[in-house]
Amino acid sequence: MVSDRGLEVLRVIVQDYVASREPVGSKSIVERHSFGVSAATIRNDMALLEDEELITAPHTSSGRVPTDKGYRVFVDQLADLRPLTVAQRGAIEAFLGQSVDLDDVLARTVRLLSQLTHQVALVQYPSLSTARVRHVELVPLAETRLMTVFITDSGHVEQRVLDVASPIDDVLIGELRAKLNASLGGLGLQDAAAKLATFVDGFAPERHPVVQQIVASLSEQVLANKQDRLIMAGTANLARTEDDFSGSIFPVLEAIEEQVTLLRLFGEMEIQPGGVLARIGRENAGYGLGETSVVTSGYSSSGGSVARLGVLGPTRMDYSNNMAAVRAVARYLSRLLGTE
Amino acid sequence: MVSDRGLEVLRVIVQDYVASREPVGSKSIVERHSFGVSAATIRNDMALLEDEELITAPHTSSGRVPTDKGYRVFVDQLADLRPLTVAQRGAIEAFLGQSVDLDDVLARTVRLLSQLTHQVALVQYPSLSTARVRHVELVPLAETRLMTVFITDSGHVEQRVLDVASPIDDVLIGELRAKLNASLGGLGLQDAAAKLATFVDGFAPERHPVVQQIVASLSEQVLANKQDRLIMAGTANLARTEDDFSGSIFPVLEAIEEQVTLLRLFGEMEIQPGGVLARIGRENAGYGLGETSVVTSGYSSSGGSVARLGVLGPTRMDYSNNMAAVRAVARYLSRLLGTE
DNA sequence: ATTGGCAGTCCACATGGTGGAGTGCCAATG
DNA sequence: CATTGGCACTCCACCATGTGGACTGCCAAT
Repeated sequence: MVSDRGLEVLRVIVQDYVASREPVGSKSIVERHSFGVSAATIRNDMALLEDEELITAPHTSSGRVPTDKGYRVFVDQLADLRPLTVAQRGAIEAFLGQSVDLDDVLARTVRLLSQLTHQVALVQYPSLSTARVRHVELVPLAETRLMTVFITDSGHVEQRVLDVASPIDDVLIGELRAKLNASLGGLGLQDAAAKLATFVDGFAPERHPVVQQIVASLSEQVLANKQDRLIMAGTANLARTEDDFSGSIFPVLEAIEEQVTLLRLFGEMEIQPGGVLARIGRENAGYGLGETSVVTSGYSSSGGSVARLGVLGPTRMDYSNNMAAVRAVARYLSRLLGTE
Repeated sequence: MVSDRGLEVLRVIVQDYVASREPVGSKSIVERHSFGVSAATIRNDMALLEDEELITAPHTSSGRVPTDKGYRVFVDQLADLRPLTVAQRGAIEAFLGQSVDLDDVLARTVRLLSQLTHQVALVQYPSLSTARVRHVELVPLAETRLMTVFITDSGHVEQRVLDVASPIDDVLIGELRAKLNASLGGLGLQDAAAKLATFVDGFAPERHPVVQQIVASLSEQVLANKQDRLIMAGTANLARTEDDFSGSIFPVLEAIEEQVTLLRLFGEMEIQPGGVLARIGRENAGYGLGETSVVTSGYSSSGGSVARLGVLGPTRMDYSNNMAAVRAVARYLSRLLGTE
């Protein structure tokens, strides 16, 4: 069984290895940390840690490196998430406080996160599954061309341009706009889509085709809306940490570009409000990301909807710092979006 | 002076080197191509090419590699831009034809381009400098909250949410909307901004503060609009071509993320309608991109405005293919956006 | 349980040797 | 005078070998 000191040893191995990128040996441990015991004792502890598969030795006679399991124990039991410094908090507020738009907030957030962690940062757009329709707007652009704008109470805006078969006049537009807002306002998205299906009934028969066309487009727009999007920043950090990826960073860059993969990965991570979660190394192997870790947290926006944000990097990353940063940013973002 | 055959030699050196990634020697040239002369003759030609600094030898006794200047001559005089295959053209049409939205068109374009060239693809949003106001829409969201939507004839849409100091009623909204559209419709952006400055005059004095606030925000929105944006795809290709960058791909990834750099670079490349342009290697040194080349072309959108699109990759790239692809995509995009 | 000592392992690095690809030069050739 | 075969030379890429050093594992002593 691994002793308390054994866990301490694991902690310093993780810390030193993350910092130095080199396998850490018993001697360097007693030199750099004051355990009050000899190197031989540390060696005994290390042998136990190796039995538990928490650390491993790349070669017969080299120092030890944490295994994925070792990182897991470190993250779950040993990492101390000390809050950010006052200066850092100040920077967050100053930086995010300026933003005016939802898009802007998220764009700033993701850049901030990548700077705080020196990793690739990811922010998911607020899920619209709990969002409600706030307003629908129809804007005539030309005789047979129309723009539909669709706004949710979470601040999300989606617009689309539509060519209709027959000319539409302002009266019809006005009528449509009024009816749409009256019947959809405040509804959840699925409900709104359902209601749209029978919407055409309230109009004069000769209007049916054009109304139907508009309604169908709007309905599609409402549902498509539920697809989540991801924004990211700091991909250059991948080049910096390149040596931590055995082969090439190609699969990582690929997964990043293929947002679907990351969204699915995000989706698998259960949301702990206020908490921060890490998926480590091979836990992501299914996505071709067996050498990367993902640290995420949930944040909530005014609609009550919850989305995720986080960072992605090599398994050998500074979990303490990154988890603290992710947690702080998520909290601040929730506060910012919640009061809106 | 370099003979015609000498130029042919340069051509095959560029082609073979790009294909094989290895310095090409006189012997392999006579083996792979039918020059009808001996290796010694090729060697003489190569000596001349080296005098002209079109090729260089990494080591005393190794094959030759094109210099930046060599690539330049290749691009200007030797590359044959054979049109894309019918299948490729078909793919372009099929892929881009589906899109419905300006954003969608550009997103598809950039992905397409990265797939055709296996490089990082870049598409600049259509410049709004020549765009005109098509419609302004005001959407009340709450008593003191309002969304302004701003649409140009190039299909660009910009929205912003605004908190106003005092409550606004539908009557005022209606009046504002009508007046805004009446006076701004069809105007260029600068003109619109200028007109907005004196817009408040037409309203009752007690309305001035709130109108002023809305107008100021709108004006800001109109001008901010002129900032160009860039979208990109295929960054994973950088990892694939990583070995072509001496040090790290870090500065490249960095420049890509720092869109400003690329926009400035784009801006320096003169636009030749229908033509395709290459900036090669050290010509981009000023941007920390001394080992990368950029191939661009201009495309025009309905507003008559012109923007750029292109690809970015290592100096050692397949210029023939990439220039042909960029040209074809640019032409198709112009056609697609022009008829809209 | 902890410790110092010690043999053993294995890597990282340097050294040295060899084959081969390629060049430059030159004299010979049509 | 361009072209050519031949030849000496250069230099890299590759392999083998050797050595120092950093660790470990084990054991007997405390």
